[in-house]
Amino acid sequence: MRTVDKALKLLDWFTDKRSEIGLSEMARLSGHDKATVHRMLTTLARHGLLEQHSTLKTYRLGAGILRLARLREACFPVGAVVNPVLEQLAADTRETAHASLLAGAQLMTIGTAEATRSTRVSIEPGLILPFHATASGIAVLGHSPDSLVNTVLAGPLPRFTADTDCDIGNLRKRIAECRRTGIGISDLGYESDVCSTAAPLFGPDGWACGAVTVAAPASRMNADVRRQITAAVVRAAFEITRGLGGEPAASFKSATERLAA
Amino acid sequence: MRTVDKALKLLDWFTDKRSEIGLSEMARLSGHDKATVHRMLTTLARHGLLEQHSTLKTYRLGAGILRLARLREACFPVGAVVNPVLEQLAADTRETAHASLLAGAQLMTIGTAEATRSTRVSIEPGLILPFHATASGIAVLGHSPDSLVNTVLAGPLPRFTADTDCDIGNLRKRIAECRRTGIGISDLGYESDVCSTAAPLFGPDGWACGAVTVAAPASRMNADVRRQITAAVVRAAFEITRGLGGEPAASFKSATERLAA
DNA sequence: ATCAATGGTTCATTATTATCACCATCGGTT
DNA sequence: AACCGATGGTGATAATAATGAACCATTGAT
Repeated sequence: MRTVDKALKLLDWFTDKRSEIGLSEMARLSGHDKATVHRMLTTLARHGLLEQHSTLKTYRLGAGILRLARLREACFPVGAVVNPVLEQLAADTRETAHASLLAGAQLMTIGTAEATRSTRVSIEPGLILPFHATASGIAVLGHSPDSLVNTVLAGPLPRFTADTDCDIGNLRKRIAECRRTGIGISDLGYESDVCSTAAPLFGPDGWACGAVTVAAPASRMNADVRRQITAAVVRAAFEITRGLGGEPAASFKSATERLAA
Repeated sequence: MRTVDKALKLLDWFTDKRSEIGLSEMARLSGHDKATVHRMLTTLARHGLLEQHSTLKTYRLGAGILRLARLREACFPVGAVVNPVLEQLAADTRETAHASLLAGAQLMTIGTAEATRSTRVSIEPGLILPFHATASGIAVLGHSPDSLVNTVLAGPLPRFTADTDCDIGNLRKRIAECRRTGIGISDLGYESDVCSTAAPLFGPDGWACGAVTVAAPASRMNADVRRQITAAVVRAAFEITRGLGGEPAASFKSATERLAA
């Protein structure tokens, strides 16, 4: 299904910064021929995943996506579960909280609650999180089957900041550490001023299906704050996992026993 | 792009009633070979549009859809515009209100606000509305280019109730009528107990990009109620169109001048 | 134990898709 | 005004990808 792959990859070129893309631009971005891209774009538009601006002729994400999202939310209301907890978490920690779910082998941000303070971490909407460079990613990998860990570590591990950990050996150690402590930590690894603390969300099978994370400016982070945030994040993770009908792994339960109290 | 088409059509088999679909069932529904369907399902899952239940092996709509929806909402916040107006509309009319957007040549429900009364019309989440049988569809066609009208009338016009209007000549008359009055009406045409009143939403190009509709139980409908609902729906349509940065067609403005007051 | 489901995989056959060249249009420059 | 370099879009052929019958492994009911 390589053509479907190629077509769906086009969707990932849309970001909040680049929300409208023309035919030629998309051909350049994706590296495919203009004619090929045109066929793929019109096909995606026919199904409502994209729509074309009637005058500019540019393409953007379409209304069909909203339909599918509403349908999914009606069947599996994760937003209804996640968002209130995130709001509470952000209020408790006074820092920005976000949640992400595992989709395929990608970690997708599906909820955010920004802190109300004047300086705070801001999350780009719809961001796909790199496993190796984020607390969320480590938290998920620490509670995922080896197959996923190996898949991720076999892939590219791009550098985002001077502190990004791109070494496979190091990453394996940090994932093992996460298995022991339950939580995932990434300081300055994705954005140079951000310290993040994450706890895994679990599906019914006891494997991680996502993570909930608090991201704080590095200037405010210290051991005391870390402890408070960790406890709050763990509580939030248990609450969301319960709300989604998931089953926390035994190792996570025991590792965080004293924290969640 | 027939393969992409086929793959994306699989998404439309998911409804709130049938939210999890197995491989064989999907092969039966779609009429394709099991091997083909398997390849398409795994491809869709790889991109997060679907996800597979780890034990049941069934497929459901995936978290990637939520990501895309959040991204679209961040760039073009239609939900933020539509939902408050729908809530107000439902409160004003004491009946269920819903909004839909044109995506490709399909009309997709992207917002609902149910009435609070004990008997009320309930809207199936993520429903794709048939143009010929719904007030929303007529309202959109009445303010769309002939090309769309012809496309729709050339397609299948399935019967939903005894009162469904499936005659092309009749439908053309009703579309012309809608062009004159501005609003779309469909009584008992889609569900046998529901009377709907719709007004078009406009894009920046002056063509309809969707509709806002109030659906009431037939038992409560009469000329007086129709007048009140019509006025409220027209007001709501103007408000949403303005909020989306659209430009109402001159014909719609003049036709509804006295109503919107 | 058997039967009929299920999910999943393989490989030769077959149909689709990619590419290049091309056209029409737009906006700014010379 | 002619020109240039963009843009979006299209058609025919060469190259590639998708299809589907037969296959296996499991599961659950009879």
